[in-house]
Parts: sequence; structure tokens; C-alpha cells
Amino acid sequence: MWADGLGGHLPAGSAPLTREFFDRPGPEVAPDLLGRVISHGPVSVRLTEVEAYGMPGEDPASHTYRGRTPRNAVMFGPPGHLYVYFTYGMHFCANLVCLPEGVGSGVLLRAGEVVAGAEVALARRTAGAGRTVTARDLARGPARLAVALGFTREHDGLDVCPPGPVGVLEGDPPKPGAIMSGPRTGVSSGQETPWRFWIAADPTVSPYRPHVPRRR
DNA sequence: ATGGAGATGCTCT
DNA sequence: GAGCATCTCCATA
Repeated sequence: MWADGLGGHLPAGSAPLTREFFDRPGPEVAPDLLGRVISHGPVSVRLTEVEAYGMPGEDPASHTYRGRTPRNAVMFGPPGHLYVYFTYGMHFCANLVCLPEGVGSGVLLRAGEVVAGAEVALARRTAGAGRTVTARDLARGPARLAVALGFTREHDGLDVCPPGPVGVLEGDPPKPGAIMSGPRTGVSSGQETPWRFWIAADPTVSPYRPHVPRRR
């Protein structure tokens, strides 16, 4: 079965999410993603923190705010695909595309708990540097999560609905009362919308850092 | 614990 | 040229 071979550490009976799941606005999909498990080859991550990005022209913090460009084209494609972008000259971040073709909305994967393939994730996170990384920090932060799952620009546009190398499984969603929300991290506009969602008291949620303009 | 600054390159104006 | 959906190291306390 498709969900087998993912490491055997996943909840029994956890099935892949269908494309319909993602065919909704990002702010609606985002809280529903908490507790789900995204899996790429040997590594699986239980999502504990996500951030939604809304409609073109309506959400100034979204990459799609000013319309379609070569970089954000995947966001305007069909739902249930990965949008991976390169930022700060050194990091990748991964989103799940929401809403149908022609509308650019999505959810940034901000943090999670590695529930399978921790050795592979650790090797990726420590490659080429004499650095030590704790289990909690393996996928704590959007760029770290992308490294742990092995996402780079090659994965931009990849379908996450079966069959395929990447899947999002049902997992074990938190109780509604455990879902928190607040302003998004690191964005210079759109701070009115509380579209960052996380699981209360989960140690793998990233520390909140408000946006600070760079000095020259 | 908290804060500052550097690294580094792509995208869009 | 400006600004970035960030991370890590180092300083101070």
C-alpha cells in the first residue's frame, strides 16, 4: 500500500490527504494541517506550526500579492502541490498550494516533529558543519524543516497527492482547543491577520521572531 | 535568556 | 538597488 514504506512510525490507518483537502483558502486549510504528517522518502514530519497566505491582491504578505511571476507560478497552479522558494540567499522554504488553478494561495510549513527518518534528517542538518542539532530542533523553523525533508528548488511544483514521493497523511489532529493562532512571523506587512497556527505547548514550535528591517 | 549582526543570492522595481 | 515568509554564532547578563 502507498502509505506503507514510510517508516512504520505513523499512526495506524493514516491515509494520504486528497486534492479536495487543499482546494480551500490557505487560512482555512492551515489549522487543519496541524498534526498531519508530511512524508518524503525516509523522513516524515508531524506538522506543529504553519502559516497561511491569502488571496492575490488581498494579502500584502503573500508572494502572490502582485500577481503571477516566474517564481510564484506554482502557487497559481492546482492545489496539493509543493511551492518551494529560495530566500535570504541561502534557505529554502516549502508551502502547500491551496485553491484551484488560477488563484494563488498556500500554507507555509513552519515547523514540526520528525517522526521517522531522524538519522537522515540529522545528517542533512549537520552536513558540512561541525554543528550539533537536538531532536527538537531538527525541523523547528521553515528553513530547517525544508532541509530535514530534503526539499530544494527541484521539488518546486511537485504533486503531494498520491501516487508520488511526497505525501501528506491524515495523522492525528490536535483537539480544537490546542490550536493557537497569532500574527505571522518575519513578514513586514499583513500583521493584522492572525494566520500563523501552532499546537499549544508543543516544544517543536519555532520561537516567535517579529520582522526587523535589515540595516545596510 | 536575549539581542545584534553577518552570511549570501535571487526576484522584482 | 532594495528587500527578503531565515539561521547561526557571539556577546552580554
